[in-house]
Amino acid sequence: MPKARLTPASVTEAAAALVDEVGFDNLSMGLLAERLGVKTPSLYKHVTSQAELAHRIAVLAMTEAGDAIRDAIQGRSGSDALAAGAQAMRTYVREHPGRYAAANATRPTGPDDPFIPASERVLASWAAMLSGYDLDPGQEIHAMRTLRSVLHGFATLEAAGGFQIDASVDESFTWLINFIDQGLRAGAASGSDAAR
Amino acid sequence: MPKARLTPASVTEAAAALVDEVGFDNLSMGLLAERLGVKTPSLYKHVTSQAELAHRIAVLAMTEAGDAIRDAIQGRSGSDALAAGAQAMRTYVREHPGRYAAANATRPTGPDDPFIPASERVLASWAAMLSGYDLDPGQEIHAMRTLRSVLHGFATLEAAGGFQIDASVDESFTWLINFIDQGLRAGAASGSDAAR
DNA sequence: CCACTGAAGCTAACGCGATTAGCTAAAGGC
DNA sequence: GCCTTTAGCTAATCGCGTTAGCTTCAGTGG
Repeated sequence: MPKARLTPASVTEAAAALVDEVGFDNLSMGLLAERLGVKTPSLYKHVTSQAELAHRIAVLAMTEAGDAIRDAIQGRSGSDALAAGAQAMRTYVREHPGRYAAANATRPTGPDDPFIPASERVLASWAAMLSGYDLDPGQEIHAMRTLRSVLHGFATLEAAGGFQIDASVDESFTWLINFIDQGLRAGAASGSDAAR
Repeated sequence: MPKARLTPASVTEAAAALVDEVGFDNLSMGLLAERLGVKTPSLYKHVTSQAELAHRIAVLAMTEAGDAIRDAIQGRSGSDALAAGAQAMRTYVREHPGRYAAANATRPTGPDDPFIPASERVLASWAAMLSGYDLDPGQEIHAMRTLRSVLHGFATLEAAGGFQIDASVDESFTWLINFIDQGLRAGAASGSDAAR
């Protein structure tokens, strides 16, 4: 008696919600099926495997995160853009830890994997944001990687409960943003000794 | 016909080596048993479960990383200590990606988990290193978290193949270290506007 | 030197979660 | 109002972690 009316998209969305609740490595086809009011094998009518499902979640996550960051940066520049973009990313990871974990666990499956453009949109936002600090062109890639490293590192450490005293984590994050901002402005254009 | 002469320690060591080769999520009891020339169930004479094995790998990793960082910092201070410590950590992760992944996947199992002191030793090294920059006491925790975030973020992104152009990753890392060093020295003592 | 105990391996078997095969019936097009 | 398509179901397979119970070697005390 078909009534659930599932689609690949709805299954993916439900899986993403589930994964945010129970954690990425606790995702199971049985649990997801239960949530959807369906028996486990029925899911295979919409998804070819659990691995593919995880990959779909990853693409969804990267797309959503990209949108959030882009929206946050909209209309801002320099320090404001950095602060807004970084906060947007951190917020996304806090609200969707499972999706973010899925995104980190995935590797592009091929040259036409939609995960690739989704990732590139995120990078493009960071690049746009960095353009607000007129850095020496040769340093842009390093600044980009440094930025990605701190944000990714902070978000994952926080998600993993790596910071003991919860109280001041917000404060640490704004400190971190400010630290990066100062560094980027100090190293701007001049190609100062930051390129030792 | 007992001849393999395994011990919990030797099994853990072999598992750590295996995990560095095949990746943390590809660890399986069967694969490990094969490497040790033993049948799968025999491993349970030395290890209670795969989860416990993973946890042992994590403790080993944290201990080894802690030693490497401590040794690198030995006898250095300020910028030199930062550069040496950071490089030691990055090198450890590059050489032992599976162990590092195990360490990240683990949570302390209780108050007397040896993982806790092992982690603390790492933090203590970072703290010692940071003491070389006389920061305002109130900022130390933020600086520590920022430092952990960049290093962890860079290492995991690199391990995950997150940086496209391999060529300049070394350069990016030294740039990153220098960036942090500059920021720490700029924000030292004064409690400058880095604490806005 | 020999019987004895205990640990280390082994084979057989279970359980759970992912996946596949094949059946059934509702839904939408003609 | 038929007919094809397809979502969902039940039954069964497979792989892998884990448990049970047997067997044999290693070392010890007599």
